[in-house]
Amino acid sequence: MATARQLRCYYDRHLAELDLNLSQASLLAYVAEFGPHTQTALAARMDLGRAATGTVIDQLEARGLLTRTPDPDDRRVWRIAPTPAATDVVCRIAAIDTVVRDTLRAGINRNERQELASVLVRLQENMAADQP
Amino acid sequence: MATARQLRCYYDRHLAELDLNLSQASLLAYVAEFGPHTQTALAARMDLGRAATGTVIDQLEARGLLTRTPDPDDRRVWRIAPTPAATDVVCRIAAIDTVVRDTLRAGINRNERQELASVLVRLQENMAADQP
DNA sequence: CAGGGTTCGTATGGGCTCATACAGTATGAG
DNA sequence: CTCATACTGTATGAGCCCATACGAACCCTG
Repeated sequence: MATARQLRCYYDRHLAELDLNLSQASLLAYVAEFGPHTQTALAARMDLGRAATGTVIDQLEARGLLTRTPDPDDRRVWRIAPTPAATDVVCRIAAIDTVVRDTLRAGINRNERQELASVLVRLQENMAADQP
Repeated sequence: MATARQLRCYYDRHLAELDLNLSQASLLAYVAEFGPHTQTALAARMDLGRAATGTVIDQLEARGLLTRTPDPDDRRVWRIAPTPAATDVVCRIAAIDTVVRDTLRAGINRNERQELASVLVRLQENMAADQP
């Protein structure tokens, strides 16, 4: 958990030059890569509550990086899409992500990374299996 | 990071029967095991800011589990010590911790756990080495 | 003794997230 | 069609944490 906290701070620090935090950057990058989604879909994808997702979208929309467009088929729903202004930011996010990942990978080989992921998944499964 | 979040929630859920969260339980258990400390020392040990540590101690003190005693040698400092009432709670915390750890360890052998810890430490080192 | 610099605990304001409750909308059974 | 149910996004209140700033107390140097 300490490592996770450091990780979040580390990403946040590197993203600070874009005035974004990790949640904002992740959501923006996801929308830019996979196209328009509803807020609920994004919330599920980002492991975030719907309310928190709405807040993140508010912030990105206020900065002109995202647009809310009414869904033609469902009037409850917004379709969240990136603006043209977002493409540059998304590129810079990707660049930062690449650098950060490379830094983190130092001294850790592919096999160890896979094993790490595997163990973490098993931990999650153990927790999920215990209390539904 | 998702695993860490789940872990915190998982511990919190198990500690809910004691009306404690993970920070409170950790701090209380630490003080109970290693005796009186200053708030700053506890903050460093718990990976928590001094202000947050003060809040946690406030809560535990209000429930009669901890006492603040003036330090005879340094009038700025409180000495944080467990009360007699805390011993029972500490035992129950330890019991919960044992159960949780056992649950989590299912399907993960000793070697894998050590490897996990090793990789996480290396990740932390990589982050620490990058930006002092 | 000063005097400045440091450290302690606390107060304050802010950020991020959640849980809950709500109004508007969609959907399916009758 | 009608109504109950489910779902969407939002508002609100709460919890937990941080960063900063502050007064009080300490320590070191001269």
